Amino acid sequence: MRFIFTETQAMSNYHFNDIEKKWQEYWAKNETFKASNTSEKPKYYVLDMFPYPSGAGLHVGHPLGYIASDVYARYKRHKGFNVLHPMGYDSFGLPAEQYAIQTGQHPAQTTTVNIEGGTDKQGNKIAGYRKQLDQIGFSFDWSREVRTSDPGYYKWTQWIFIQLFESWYDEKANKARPVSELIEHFATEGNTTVQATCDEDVTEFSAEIWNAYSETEQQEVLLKYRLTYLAETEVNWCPALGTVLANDEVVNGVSERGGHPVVRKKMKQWSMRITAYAQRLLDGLTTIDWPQPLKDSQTNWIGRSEGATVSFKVLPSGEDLGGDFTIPVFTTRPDTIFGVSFMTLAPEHELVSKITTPEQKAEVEAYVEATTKRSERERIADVKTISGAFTGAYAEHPFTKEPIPIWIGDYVLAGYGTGAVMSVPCGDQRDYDFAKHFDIEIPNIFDGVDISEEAYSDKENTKITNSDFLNGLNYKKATKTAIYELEKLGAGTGKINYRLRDAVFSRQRYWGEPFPVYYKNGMPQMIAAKHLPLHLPEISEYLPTEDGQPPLGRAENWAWDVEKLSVVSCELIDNETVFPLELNTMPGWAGSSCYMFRYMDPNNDDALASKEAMQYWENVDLYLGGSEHATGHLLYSRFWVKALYDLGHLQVEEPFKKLINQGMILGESAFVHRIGYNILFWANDKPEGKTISRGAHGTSKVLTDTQKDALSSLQEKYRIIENYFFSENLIHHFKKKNNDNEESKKIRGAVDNLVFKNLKSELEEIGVQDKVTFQFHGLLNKYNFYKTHAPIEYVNDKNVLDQEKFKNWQEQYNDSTFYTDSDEKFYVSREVEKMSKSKHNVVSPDDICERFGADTLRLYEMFLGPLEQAKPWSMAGITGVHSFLKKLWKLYHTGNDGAFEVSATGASKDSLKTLHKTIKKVEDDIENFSFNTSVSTFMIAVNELTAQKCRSREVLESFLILISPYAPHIAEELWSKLGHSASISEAPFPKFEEKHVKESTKEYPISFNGKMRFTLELPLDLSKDEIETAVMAHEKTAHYLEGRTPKKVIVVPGKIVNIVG
RNA sequence: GCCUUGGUGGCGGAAUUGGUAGACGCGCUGGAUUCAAAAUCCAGUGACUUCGGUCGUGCGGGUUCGAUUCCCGCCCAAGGUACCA
Repeated sequence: MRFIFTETQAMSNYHFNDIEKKWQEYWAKNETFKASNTSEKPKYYVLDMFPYPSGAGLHVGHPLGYIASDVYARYKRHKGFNVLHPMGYDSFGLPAEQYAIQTGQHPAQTTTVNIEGGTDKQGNKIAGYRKQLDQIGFSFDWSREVRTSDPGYYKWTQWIFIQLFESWYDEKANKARPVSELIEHFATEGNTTVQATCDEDVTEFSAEIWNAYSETEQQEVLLKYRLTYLAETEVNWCPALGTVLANDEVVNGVSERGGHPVVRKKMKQWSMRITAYAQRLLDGLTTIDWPQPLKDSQTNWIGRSEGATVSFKVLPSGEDLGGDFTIPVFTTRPDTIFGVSFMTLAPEHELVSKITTPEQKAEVEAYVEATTKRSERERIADVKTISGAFTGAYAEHPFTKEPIPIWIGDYVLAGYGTGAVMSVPCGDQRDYDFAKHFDIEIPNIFDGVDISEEAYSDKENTKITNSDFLNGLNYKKATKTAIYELEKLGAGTGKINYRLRDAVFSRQRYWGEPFPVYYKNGMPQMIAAKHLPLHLPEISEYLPTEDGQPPLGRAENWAWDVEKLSVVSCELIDNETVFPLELNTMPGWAGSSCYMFRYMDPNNDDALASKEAMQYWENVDLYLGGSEHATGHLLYSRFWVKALYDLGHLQVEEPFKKLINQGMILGESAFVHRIGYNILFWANDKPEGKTISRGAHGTSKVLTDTQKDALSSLQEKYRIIENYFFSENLIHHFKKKNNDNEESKKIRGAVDNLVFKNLKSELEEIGVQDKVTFQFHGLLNKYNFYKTHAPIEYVNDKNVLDQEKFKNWQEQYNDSTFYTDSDEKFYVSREVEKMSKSKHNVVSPDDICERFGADTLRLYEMFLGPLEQAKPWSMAGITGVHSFLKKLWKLYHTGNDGAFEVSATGASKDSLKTLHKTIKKVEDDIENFSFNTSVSTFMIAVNELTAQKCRSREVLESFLILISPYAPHIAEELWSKLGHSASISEAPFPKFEEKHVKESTKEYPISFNGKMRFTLELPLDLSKDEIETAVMAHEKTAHYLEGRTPKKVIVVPGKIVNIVG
């Protein structure tokens, strides 16, 4: 009996592992989701931002967007669209390179393992992205997979680079054009009639001059026009690491890794002339359906401002100064020109060294030196520290001819505008603060405004005074007049300025696309497109060379032979027929800027994608990804697409029609806590309070240098007491102001005794027990608190740490002592952070699929909350979603012993109402990307259908299609049990019919002064007056009125009744 | 600093146009079933309460018959800030 019982149980159970495996294999075998480039159906292109395949594998945060886009893609298939839903890998990147530096493994190898799975050299088993993605049941068309590090792919990245190199931006035609046309123009007319976006320093030349130039000279000039060009740009240079660092790799002026000094340094690098597209990038935003915040951040990034450039002549002063210099500045407030009382140059400004007077030289040089140590972000963010130096030089005011002192200050950045500002302290707060700090005059040019406390930056109510011909004018008129007068003087002109800077395109890294570039006489030459791809060369080590060249400097075969048309050994370089190749590689965004077109025709060897494929798929209809890409990938991609569109290679001008941001899933990190002690020593021959500082700088005569050093290291030793861990609760109580409690005593007992006991003998060992005094009491500020990440897999959901596992985790923790709470348990503290390997808070989707199934994971990730919002991951609640699926399964298994059963007889009215209510809600939700509420709707529907004992095939079949985008495996299984032989994936979406959900009555909430007191069911077709009469006649109304006469009765038919009075 | 987003029970969240705050799920409490456990099912669950009510959507104001929703001023957290992707 018992045996039979369990057997039938098993029959009726929801065996998600088997079902999911079965359907994943079915989809792969039948190529269910393979998209065709020709179809009668309307097309729909759904794209996810492709992942970087890291060694840590997929965590639960990654699939969030993929699940959402998959739900949408599957929904669109039900709606009759030919859906393109591809996936690939952004497989060039820094992590693989850093891993290569540490372990010597080739990044290509680790990348392949990360994607395809396997075992790395360290013996770590890696599941691989592909397998992880597959088990979630995505409807990707894997036949179109791309990898940016695949030579067959980066051939096209290199090809695009060449297209950009071979073009320039014609401001008259407002589009990019081939450089060949520019050369023609130069040869016949020179450059005076060309309006191009180009370097600032191009000089005018005639056709004769151009034709007389040498080849190298001509190339040099052309480089100033090309859409990608070589230029000196500032970088964070770390001499010790021999490499350039990202801003966020620099912390307080030193490298995050290793703490080495970092300086700002100029380097010759490839740049992309994105500034040529500033206006079009701005204009294009109005044509695309993106979230407003994302558009805002691109708008701000481009930073259009209208104003004027003004040139200030530098006055001769001292002996050596010629006075031939002018300083151009850009200002958005030319109306305040008479308020200028000084000028400020960026410390890096090229004129600084030329105009500084001998007396000021030392101060200025010291300041410039100090500035190179601060990162750009620090300089902008830090508005509190005001610093600068006077150059000793003066400029001449264009109108008053008064001398204006020239200062340098690090709040002015070299890369913004012209790297110089005309400072108007009465109108700009930063200028105001600077002037106050250095005691510079603050002339007031605003009528009736008090500027004794702060600058006045309001434009609307401005009335200019003390400004000669601008007196009495408002902002608009004064601006116009000022520009007119400046132009008359030849000292300035009206200008639109963009904050957007050209994008640096070189990286001193190994694991990126090689440039298809070699150098002849120092001038870059492109390798012809037919010889691409130019393969990334093999190198022995992935570090920069000893003399500071990028890693490719180590390649033995990295020269271009123009006769053999192939890469040859560097030893053959003769600069006649064999030339050195470019040593930099391309940045991360190179490979991701046009990948959406490659998916359309991924195996095409002759083009990025065929014309037909591009014509059919056009651009991405729905793009899903994180908002962190707002000003990187999403801006660069738009720029490249516009440029390639201009050049006739693409048929669309915007890559992504609609974009949805998915929020990050955050991890719940666990922390264990340690305590350290600040012990203060002072020598007995020194006055109290003068401690022997760390580093043994003390001037004590009774101590030897060795003893001072020993004391210092002793201090260091107790600064953090290793291996003693305290339960979170203990620390919490200890940190309280009045910490005279049991928990605190426990801590004090442990730490003080430990230190005190050893300290005596340690002082004796050094031989200073009589020569120093140490301060040692329990003042809170004498303690240091440290927290360290503990792996979350060692912590249960009650925040209790498995002490044994933690001890065995790393050798340094083997001898750990744990101070537990009163319940003998050791608690960690929790904090919500980004999910990352280094924070040991990564949750992998693998075990969730194993334990609950992919359908549960999919539903649960959608159920967690709104897609766009960031949310912490928590396993609490997943059981609810899982048991929902079990209930769903049961709904179709109501036969004897849980056998599958549906009936052909008609559906009840209630069941039809439930179904159609659900169709409406789910359809609305999917269209609005509100997936979390859909899941709730499914739960309600299953609860209702179960209560109604619904067996109707009509209802149950339609319901399966509704849920199939969310939980495709269970839907397919039940669909086939219903007798269908084809996949559910293209079954038409059920049609909503109003008649099934129409209500005849409404449960009216009756409010008194806005507070709901009771509800009253009334027919929906009652008029306002009828409703009022019915409500006033109700016995409860009298009760709540307590004898008062209502002043007013508000009736909103179908909504609410509110009685006031 | 600047730009952007968010703040609702013990927790994740819902409330689509200003109209019943807390749907749905978790957790918790009680019960049924079971030798027992798991699973499942049923009921309850914002706080306070003199059981009449009162309070309640980060804080302080305002508009309105009515505000989580609109307006003004703050506080806090997260993301971005140009070489992480």
